Amino acid sequence: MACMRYADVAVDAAVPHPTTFSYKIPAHLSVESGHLVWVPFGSQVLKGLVVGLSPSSPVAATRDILQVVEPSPLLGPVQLELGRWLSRYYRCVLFTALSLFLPPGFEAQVRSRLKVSREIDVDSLGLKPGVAAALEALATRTSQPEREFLKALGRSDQREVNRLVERGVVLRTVSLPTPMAPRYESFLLLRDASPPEADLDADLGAGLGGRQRALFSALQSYGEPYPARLANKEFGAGTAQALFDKGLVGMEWRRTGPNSLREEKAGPSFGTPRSGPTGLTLTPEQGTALADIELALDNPAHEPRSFLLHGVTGSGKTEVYLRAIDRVVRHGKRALFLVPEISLTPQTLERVNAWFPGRAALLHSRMTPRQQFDQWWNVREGRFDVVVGPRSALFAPLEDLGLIVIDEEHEWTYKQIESHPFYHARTVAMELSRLTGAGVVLGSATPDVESYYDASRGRHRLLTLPNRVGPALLGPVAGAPELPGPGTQSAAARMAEVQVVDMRQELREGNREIFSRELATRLTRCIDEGRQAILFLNRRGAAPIVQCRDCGFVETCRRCSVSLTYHSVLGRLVCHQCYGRTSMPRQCRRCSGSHIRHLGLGTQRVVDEATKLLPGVRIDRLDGDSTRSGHGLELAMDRLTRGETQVLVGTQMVAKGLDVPNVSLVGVVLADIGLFLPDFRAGERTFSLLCQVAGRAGRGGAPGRAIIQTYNPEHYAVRAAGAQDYSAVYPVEIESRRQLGNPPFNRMVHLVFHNSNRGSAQRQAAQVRRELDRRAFSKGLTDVDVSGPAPGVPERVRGRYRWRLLLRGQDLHEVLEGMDLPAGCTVDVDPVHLL
DNA sequence: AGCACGCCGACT
DNA sequence: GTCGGCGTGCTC
Repeated sequence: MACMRYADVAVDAAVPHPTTFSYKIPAHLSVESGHLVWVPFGSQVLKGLVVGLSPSSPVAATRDILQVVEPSPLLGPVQLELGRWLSRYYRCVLFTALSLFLPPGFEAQVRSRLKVSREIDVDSLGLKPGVAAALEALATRTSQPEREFLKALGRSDQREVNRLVERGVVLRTVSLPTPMAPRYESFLLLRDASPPEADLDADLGAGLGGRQRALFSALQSYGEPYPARLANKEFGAGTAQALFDKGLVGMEWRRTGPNSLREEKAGPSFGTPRSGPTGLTLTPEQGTALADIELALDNPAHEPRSFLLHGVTGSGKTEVYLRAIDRVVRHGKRALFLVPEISLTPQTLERVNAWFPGRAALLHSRMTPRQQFDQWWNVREGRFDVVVGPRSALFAPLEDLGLIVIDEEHEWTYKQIESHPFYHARTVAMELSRLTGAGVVLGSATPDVESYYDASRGRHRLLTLPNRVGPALLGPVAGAPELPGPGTQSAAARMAEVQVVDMRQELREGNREIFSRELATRLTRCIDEGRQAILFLNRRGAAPIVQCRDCGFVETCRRCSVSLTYHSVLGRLVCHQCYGRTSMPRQCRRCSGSHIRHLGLGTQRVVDEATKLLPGVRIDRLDGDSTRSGHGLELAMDRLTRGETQVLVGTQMVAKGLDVPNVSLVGVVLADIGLFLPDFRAGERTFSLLCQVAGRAGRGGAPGRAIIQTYNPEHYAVRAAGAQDYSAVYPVEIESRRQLGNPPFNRMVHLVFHNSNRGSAQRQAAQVRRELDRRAFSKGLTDVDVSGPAPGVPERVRGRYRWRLLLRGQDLHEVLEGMDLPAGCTVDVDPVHLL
């Protein structure tokens, strides 16, 4: 390798997405692919990831790599390959894609400090007053971080600072920060040569003090390396050292940090964890599903390597996952278990942990950076067989990957929407499977229509669990971390009864309240019986939809079948898919009624109405506003679990995590809000959400009831949800996708142009659109359809205007290839949210 | 992202 | 005449 004198480096800068830069490896550094390095880039010093080595450089002049950030390569060949794929597929800067794989704690930027170079006469330099003042302040101290000085300048004028540096008035010193380093701790361990406890007296007689004896027996019974810190605390300082000096025990330095999932949740504990495999008999369906998966796991050439496990709530999907993971682990491989949201899936975590005690690692964004960092290294050192986490767990440094499980695969949290790359965990998992040969199991009670379509086309093997299993197979009672006692009626043995209430009828019969008479009656009775209720309000993406209250009709786009939203600036209705506009109707197109209202309702309003209906009852509220800060979700869940809350009013979150046995009634205040989101996936989403919400009721022994209020009881998604029947929704949904040319029959790419200037954002979008049309035409791609530019909803977010383009077609990557987009343009490939 | 280069409006 | 606005293009 001596001839590899140049490194191909992906640099942490906003360069065109596939670009790498060639740097010379100085003789004193040892650099490999996957190393994180500091490199000079223009006038700055940036982080870069080495993606390849080469004996020569493609460019004449190269600069030297300055330093290796971490002595071992942080990325392996699979990661580099997957990162390259991510950058290509999601069109993001290569470094950004690769940085997904970096452990937390490596975000630090170069630190630069300034100081005044010599005795200076500030007044004589002819500076602007603000600069002069900042400089005076700088002169009074030894040095100051550049950022701070920049702030003191007022306008954050970097050029001003550089000018001062060039003139020699101030000196800049740059230091490369040391990244977070692993922490070590010493442990005591029994050695093979350590005598059995019984022989202690004989061997050493009086040589051993009482405290040393006690520590030694503690060690014997502990069974694994014992932290010396703990030994010294419990048995007195020096006890550990004394045992070591006598040669009775070994001592070893080990990296410390949060370890297994169990320790993470409960803190280190010395008890024996609850037993692993449940040893239960599978139902025939579970058995068949598992056998199919194992067939693929045992034979690397088996195709397809991915499975869609479609099983109703309580059909025992988790048991199948766990056994498949077990199989993989027995073959010496490792598994990833993805969950949509850690804090909403405590029961799943508990079961993984029970099966693989001490061998399952939890990756959680709520852990401190230090804990995340340590956990990353634990995983990398191969200390775990199973890694459980949200979508980002895909990037854990797991070797010998044999299986990826994606639980609740239809959940939209699997799509990253906050920052580039806007990846979907399912898509990435499939690519990772292609690279490593790992199997993939996607599981859901209400599969994503696109996954189901893929399965129907043979891309995944479809496995079905049509029946619920008996209580015994469900494992620990959800919501209660303890063991289910004998005879405990387990979670959701029975499905809740679902009832759809027609709100048009209520209106006709003179009830103008937000609660139907049925819901009001049931709610009162539920509380009287000492049970709890949840009122669910689907409010996500609250778009200004208008609906006829007489017949429930919502105006939709003729081209796209997407609900139209009211744009107050234009005073017209706009389609958010094709951006077509129509005037706001004065009367309903279907029934000629004139009760056309905005479709919208806040949780507070529901709380108020519930308070009126149930005076003196303790009502709690749980929505985005009340949980944005901190642990609001957990607190609200706790209050409900303890019975402090009698009625919980909430949005999305109440549909997912809550698992309280005493909740016997769930009311969906207005299903229409979700149904008519201006998104072609609205029907599918509402169905799956309503099914989940219904599943919240009656998880204890008592039969549960769910009441869905709607102005559109005949809508296919509502009817299917009422019957809890996926097969009633999929055919309708897929046919509509086919007719409208939506995914999975076409791909989509969403371009959003952000700019503080409204005109610029719009102009950029229009320019790019012209360029796209031109390219599609010249490449002969006749099926590419570009719509827009159209303003975002809302048009301005945090002072930045947003204008958008939506691309649809088969080969959108080809149209976009090699195109440079203006800065501030985000590219969302396979978008999940279109507002 | 930074930063330079470069080409047009309002100031000493 | 310059200072400085931000459009365009480059950074190994």
